[in-house]
Amino acid sequence: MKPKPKRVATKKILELLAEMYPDAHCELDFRNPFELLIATILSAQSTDRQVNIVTKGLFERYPQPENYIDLTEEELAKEIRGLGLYRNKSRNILQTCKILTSQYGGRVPESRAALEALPGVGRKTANVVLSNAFDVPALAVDTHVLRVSNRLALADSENPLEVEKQITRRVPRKEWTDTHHRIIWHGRRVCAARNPKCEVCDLLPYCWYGKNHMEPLTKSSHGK
DNA sequence: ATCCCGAGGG
DNA sequence: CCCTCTGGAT
Repeated sequence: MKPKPKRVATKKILELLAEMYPDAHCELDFRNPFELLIATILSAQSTDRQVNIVTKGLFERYPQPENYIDLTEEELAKEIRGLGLYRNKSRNILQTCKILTSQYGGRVPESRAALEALPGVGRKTANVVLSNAFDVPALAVDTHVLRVSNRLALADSENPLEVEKQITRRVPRKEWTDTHHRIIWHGRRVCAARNPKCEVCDLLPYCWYGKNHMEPLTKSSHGK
């Protein structure tokens, strides 16, 4: 027997998120689909802040896929050394740029299948590019969305694809992209992985995790 | 399941 | 010190 799904005030949570973060948007710096693709590949296990520092110089020197294909892995790695996983990312970006140049005329393809076939591009990165560069509704599930949606009980899974299905099932298609950004903003500003600021969170009355997280604190501070 | 992996924060 | 950051490939 599966446990009964928790009853969640989905609509209320989504309304509050929209009020709390009316200007939520992608915080990676980019000027075109190619730059967004590279920035998103670079963003794995790295802060957007650090990615923006690295891409500022990178895109100045190498604005197009054609500018990368003659670089060695070591040369590109040196450009992105300020980021974690830089060797994998260097190899993947070089391969991706070669494919973009040889198969797509230096353009970023707009189909999910073509994007996910690029080295270093999985479902999350494809969703980010589709939604932010091509206005295709998509809900990318990254570390923030995974954590926050589970805490709010908007989802109940540690599997990103499963979480994506659960959230998109609850949210109108036109709201997918904005919802993605609002959840990320909330994850960064309030619902942090380590020290979530439940005490100042407007979602606390509707948050499954927050209620169970705050209680031990209030008990111990009262309890002696 | 494991590897990759620097910078920033607590 | 340890944990986390818009993951993906093997």
